Amino acid sequence: MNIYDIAEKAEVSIATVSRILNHKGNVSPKTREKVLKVMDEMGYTPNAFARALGLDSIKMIGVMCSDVSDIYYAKAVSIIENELREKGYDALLCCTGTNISDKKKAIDVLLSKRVDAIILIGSVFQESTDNSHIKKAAKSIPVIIINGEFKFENTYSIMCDEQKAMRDCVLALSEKGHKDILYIYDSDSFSGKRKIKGYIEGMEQIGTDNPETYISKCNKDISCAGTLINDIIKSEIKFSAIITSVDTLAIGAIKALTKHGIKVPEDVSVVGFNNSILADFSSPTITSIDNKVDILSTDAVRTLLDVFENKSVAKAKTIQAEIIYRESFAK
Amino acid sequence: MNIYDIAEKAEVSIATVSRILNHKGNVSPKTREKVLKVMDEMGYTPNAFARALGLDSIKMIGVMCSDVSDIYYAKAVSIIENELREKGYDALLCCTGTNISDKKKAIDVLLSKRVDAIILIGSVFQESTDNSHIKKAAKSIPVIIINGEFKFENTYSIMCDEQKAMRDCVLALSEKGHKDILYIYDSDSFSGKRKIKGYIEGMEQIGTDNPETYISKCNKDISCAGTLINDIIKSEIKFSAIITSVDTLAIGAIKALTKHGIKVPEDVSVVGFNNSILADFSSPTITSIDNKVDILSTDAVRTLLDVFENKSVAKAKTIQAEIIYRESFAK
DNA sequence: TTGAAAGCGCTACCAT
DNA sequence: ATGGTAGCGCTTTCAA
Repeated sequence: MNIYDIAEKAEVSIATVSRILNHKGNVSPKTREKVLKVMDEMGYTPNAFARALGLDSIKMIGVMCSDVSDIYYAKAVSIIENELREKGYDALLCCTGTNISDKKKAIDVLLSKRVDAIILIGSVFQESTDNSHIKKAAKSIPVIIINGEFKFENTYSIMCDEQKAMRDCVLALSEKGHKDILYIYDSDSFSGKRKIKGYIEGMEQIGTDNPETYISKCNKDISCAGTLINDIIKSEIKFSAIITSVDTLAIGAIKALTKHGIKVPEDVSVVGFNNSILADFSSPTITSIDNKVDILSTDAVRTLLDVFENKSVAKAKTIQAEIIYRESFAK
Repeated sequence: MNIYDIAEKAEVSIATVSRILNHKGNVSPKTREKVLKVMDEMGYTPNAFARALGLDSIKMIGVMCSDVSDIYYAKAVSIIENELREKGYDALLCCTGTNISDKKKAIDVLLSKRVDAIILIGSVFQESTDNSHIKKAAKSIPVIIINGEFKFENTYSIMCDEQKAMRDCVLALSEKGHKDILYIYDSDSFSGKRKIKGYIEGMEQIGTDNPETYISKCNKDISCAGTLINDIIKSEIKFSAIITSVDTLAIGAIKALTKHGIKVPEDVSVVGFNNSILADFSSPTITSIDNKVDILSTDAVRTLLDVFENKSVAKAKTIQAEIIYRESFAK
């Protein structure tokens, strides 16, 4: 069923039907009523892509993340989707994984679907070498990245200063007398590297000689943090605090420590990252660095809308993180 | 830039360009090369909705859930999105909340965007009274619901027998000597009601007189389960086991019990629901009823594709849950 | 206030 | 193997 069917039934032209559909003026109340009634009776729904073909906008934003089943990305997607919907936009979701060819493919799909913009969630979308696909996309539509930064025309970034956050965290631990602070991390992404950098800065600031020796890598798997901690304990490396790059690792670490009879926070303090719901679910609850996904996400959408309205918009924006204190490391 | 620009530059007709785009035969290797080169040089991306206008399919599926930030829905969305992408479909995500008018609005949006089908995740989309919007949608496209069931033409359902799962769980606890089994739940949705039904059946089967008195309602908030447990302990109601309708409640319950010096599982056994990652994160780890979102989600997509291909498809399908044993209730 | 018709980019059918 | 063209459903401009 289309606009022609409605026009015929209502005995008007398609132009009139279109006017009514788009709430334009110049239609008498009588005909409006008549047409609306027919639409209702026939259960008519306008065809968005026929419309989009002429208008070249379908009110749809491509939202990319590596994996929505990850609690952190899920939160970002949720906020972005809600914010967009409120403004009359839909979210076309692309979960790409971390493989670059899949990411490029996803960009092409979004481009062919003629989305009005693309929001990239997470620094995994900042490639260290080839960002040509981003540049290509930005030629036709604005591209916004959360926790990354592109130097292209028509790209925008909104990030959290995780480097400073990490440094501050080390200092906060140091103030409470901690010197031997382990860092366990899971990813070498753009964001991952900045966290490490902040950690090293902090450790150097408190006078540690070889901060690198305190760093270990893990995958996000909870058991991995456990085995890692086991190894460290066996190796008799001294430590009184642990920082992790995500809350899940903190949970794994705490579990392992507890099994060895090491008490958190009495014997060892633990600080996680992301301030996810997991921090509250753990026993003890986890002190965690909040990198403010909610603000980042909300702001990304807001920035986008400003770009649509041709308002002047900062190309890059940085906000501050905050340590949320819980049981695993008291203030 | 469009197919005409490409045709002009490559000095062929648009028909030829279209053929190449769609991998149809009858194009000489030479011209194909030539045209592909032009496309590449100009960074051409075909316009999906112009194409959709003729084909009446934009290879896009509406995926609805009440809230992707919920770990359970996030997992379902993740699986569905991946499965769809693999088959060349995109997912248009709608997080509607539980308000019926918002759900109806979302359906209208999806309909106007002419998605090829709609997948509803969760029994929150099964209204107890008015499902007219579902019926309307199913008139033009297939509608699939996970954990619900509609009786309309062109609707399909795939669900987990949570009622039986709950009954079996009560019986399993009973076999280990538990008689006083509390049930704490969070939602009166279609699925929520079936869980309660199963619980009551189980309790009656093991000879409990007034199973209803063992049931308490909570919101999903972790602290709610805590205060509830506190109240129950104060009231001196006797119990040796707790079943909860979601894992989060189980975590809340365990925390509260632990604070009162009640040990899990030595003093009280606890069983959660969903078998989410939270079950592993908790201390002790939580025995949980796995209602197989992964299978449900995968199957939903598979069903859809079968419908698209006009294969004969079961209108309703039920799969069995499974109790995954962990520390909070040993086998 | 209303209607007629062009044009949006593409596919598919019919010719050549 | 290639080209011409109608038609998909809608918006918008121009006329009436």
